[in-house]
Amino acid sequence: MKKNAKTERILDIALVILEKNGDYGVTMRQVAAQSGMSLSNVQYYFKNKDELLKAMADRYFSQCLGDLRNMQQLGSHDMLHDELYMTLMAFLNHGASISEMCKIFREYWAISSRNSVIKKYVHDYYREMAGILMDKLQPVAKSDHAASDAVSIIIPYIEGYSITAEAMPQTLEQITELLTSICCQLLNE
Amino acid sequence: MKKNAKTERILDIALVILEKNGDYGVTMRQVAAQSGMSLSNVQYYFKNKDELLKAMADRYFSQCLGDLRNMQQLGSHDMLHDELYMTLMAFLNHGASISEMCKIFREYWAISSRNSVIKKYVHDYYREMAGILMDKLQPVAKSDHAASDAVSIIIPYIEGYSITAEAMPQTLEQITELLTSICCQLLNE
DNA sequence: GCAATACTAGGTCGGATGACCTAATCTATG
DNA sequence: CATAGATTAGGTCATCCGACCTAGTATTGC
Repeated sequence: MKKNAKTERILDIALVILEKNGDYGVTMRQVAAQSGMSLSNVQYYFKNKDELLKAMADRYFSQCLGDLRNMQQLGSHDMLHDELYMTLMAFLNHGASISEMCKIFREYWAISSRNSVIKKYVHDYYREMAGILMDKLQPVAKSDHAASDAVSIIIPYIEGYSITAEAMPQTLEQITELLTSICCQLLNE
Repeated sequence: MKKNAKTERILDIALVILEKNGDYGVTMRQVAAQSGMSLSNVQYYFKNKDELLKAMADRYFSQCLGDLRNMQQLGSHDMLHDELYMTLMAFLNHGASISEMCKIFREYWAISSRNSVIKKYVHDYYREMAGILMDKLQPVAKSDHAASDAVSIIIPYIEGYSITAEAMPQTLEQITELLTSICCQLLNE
């Protein structure tokens, strides 16, 4: 459908603006201008700004979770350390080079303090992320509890590292190695 | 000085507004209204909004670092686990009960993506925080490298936990115990 | 072919904002 | 007491925003 395509385009552009200018920078007029549409046209697809913000969050979080699900499975036990190292490196690297994803999440964290709908989206996102990661780790964990421990360490750490990376005393490689060995140990308990 | 007192009052109120409404919610008029001053009066103390935002960040971060420095020293080696547990619990609890501090930092993380002055304030804050924590840990660490490892784990984890706490599969107590034992082990290497 | 629906363009309105300007009052100091 | 600088009040201006309204134009289903 044409409608769907335009809706997607609006969301794409709105997310770029969110990344650059924050949520107050996302105005119906800005979105219209940068998509080459008239204001009323954008308003046709999204009745008001709140709906636009919700649709943006919905789409963005779904997309991120999809990417996460498509990540490779962790395989055999003997290669665990190396596989985990690669995976964690990929996660941490997002934050080290302040990525587009990183900036958008910073905006949503801030918005979630003052918007309960967005707060729920964020909460559900991390809960879902925990579930997905749990599924990836269980095959290589000695117990469910071990996998749960690892998840509880990995997720907060990754998010926090995306904020503090540049100020840490160690390199990305050192930290990845550190986190990897901690996780390996947790998984073997 | 009277000038100083008013400046402080403006900053106090501006920070409350920042916490509630985000950076775009901090308007010169809002600050004026909520401090019972006229707009031009606020503008007398802060020439423009940018100066106000910078002064707010400067003061807030200094205050947080001061609080951190005044934290109790970690003492003897044999009580390390329990002392660390108490300290980490205090840190993590901030995030578990989304505190005022927590909300303000979320705003600054977002602002730092689009404002290089604020970005530098945030970076310097975490660097300083790492230094302070390093000083606290060195007396109970087997080596400088061990202390550095612990710092590199603790700081990102605390910040990330303040975002993801509610969605984690484990309780605050379980996670504190987990992080404590990880740190104890790192410090003894 | 016709009617209902999807889409697009343009305009208006009240409200808020940052920056700026002027004038009045207070205060400290010589 | 007089004067310069600190402080306060009030007003104006251009700009932007979200919401709303109306009137056209395609498109689709009957």
